[in-house]
Amino acid sequence: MERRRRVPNPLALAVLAWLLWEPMHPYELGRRLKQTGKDRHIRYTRSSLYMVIEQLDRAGFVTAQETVRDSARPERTVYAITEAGRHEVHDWLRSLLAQPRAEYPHFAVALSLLSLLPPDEAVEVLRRRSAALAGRIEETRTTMDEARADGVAWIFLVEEQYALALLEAERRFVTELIESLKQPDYAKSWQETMGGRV
Amino acid sequence: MERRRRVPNPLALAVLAWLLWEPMHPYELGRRLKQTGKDRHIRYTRSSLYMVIEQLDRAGFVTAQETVRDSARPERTVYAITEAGRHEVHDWLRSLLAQPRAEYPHFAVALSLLSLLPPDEAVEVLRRRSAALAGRIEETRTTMDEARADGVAWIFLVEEQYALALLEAERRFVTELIESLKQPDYAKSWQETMGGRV
DNA sequence: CCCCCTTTAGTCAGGGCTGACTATCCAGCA
DNA sequence: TGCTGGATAGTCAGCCCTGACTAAAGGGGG
Repeated sequence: MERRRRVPNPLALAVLAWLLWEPMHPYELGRRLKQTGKDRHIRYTRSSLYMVIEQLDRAGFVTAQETVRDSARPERTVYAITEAGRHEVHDWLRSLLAQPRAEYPHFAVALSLLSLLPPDEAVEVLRRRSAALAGRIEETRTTMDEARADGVAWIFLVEEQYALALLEAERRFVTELIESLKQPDYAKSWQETMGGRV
Repeated sequence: MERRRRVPNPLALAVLAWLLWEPMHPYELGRRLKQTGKDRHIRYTRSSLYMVIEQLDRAGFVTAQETVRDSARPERTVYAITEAGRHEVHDWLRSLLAQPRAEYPHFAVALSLLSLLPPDEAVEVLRRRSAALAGRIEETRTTMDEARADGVAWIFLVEEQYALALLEAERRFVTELIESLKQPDYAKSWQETMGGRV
């Protein structure tokens, strides 16, 4: 199927995408990532940025173009995307969009162990989650509204829209789950099977 | 807030949970993980299992109980959970359930770069995704039905139910997105802004 | 003119994770 | 008896990633 990428870190895709626009030095890349809020959906730290660029260089997807030293700042290497890099962006993007891949949300692991908690405790923590989710949903909505008010086109907000859809689905799921856990039969059967164990 | 765990890998939580039941050697743990299908929501390989158990040992959450050598097999170390380990399971589980944490689905990254693809190409790959999602949904439903037919209680299928909820939400999102991309205005504005660039 | 805080820019040690490898036992078959 | 394939069980080199650190420039207050 999908051969493994030479530089699998998603941050690399974002870097390549920016370099499609114009050559840049690492710090500038980092700044744009933050500024445009694209770092909200990518695990980004400055150190991993440098690492990833090094990897991209080794893989031949970018090349060091020149080393600028304006006045006295530490020297900054400007990187440009290569032809192989352009190809990689396109190919990677297509494959990410076309094939859903197994991701491993922490919540799923926790759910698979839900039976370890006494029913009332489970209900309590899930209520807290539900409230937190409501907060996230609010935040996301606000971010989107603000962006739209600034004239940002919908296509550049599509990842927020997706995040929102997932958050809302999770919220609905949690609400229903809480209801199921509150049924007296559940408390009863939990007592019977787990009562002494935990 | 949430202090970082001594052994942050979710596989560690699953290991501790099984050891709550009874002491076991690593290979046995791995077998049960696979058998019960719990490995579907955890990144599991044998090597990481050994690594994680080593880490749990260093952290004091498990202890090597005895080294069995039946007949001629390579010796197997049986591990038992400690009091600190019990506490860790409980605390970690509560915190995973109560606090949604930022996860970084690859699809979100790809979506944030969707504007790089010509509209018809975007539609094509998203249609493929939609079909793949339908397949996953089918699979998950079948797994759940089979388990229920075997008499498995709903509480032990709750993580599948969650996976299903997310898959369905994603599918709905993708369907709507395809519709938006098919609007003639989008093709037009894409031509205008990106036309020459890509 | 000195001090201190913030911003800019980058490095690196240390530990985590994975793919690839090793080694033994047993069953079946020729 | 000897060979082969599969299940059992574990190890390890090497890359990847992160948190913590370094360091210089600019700016503003005193």
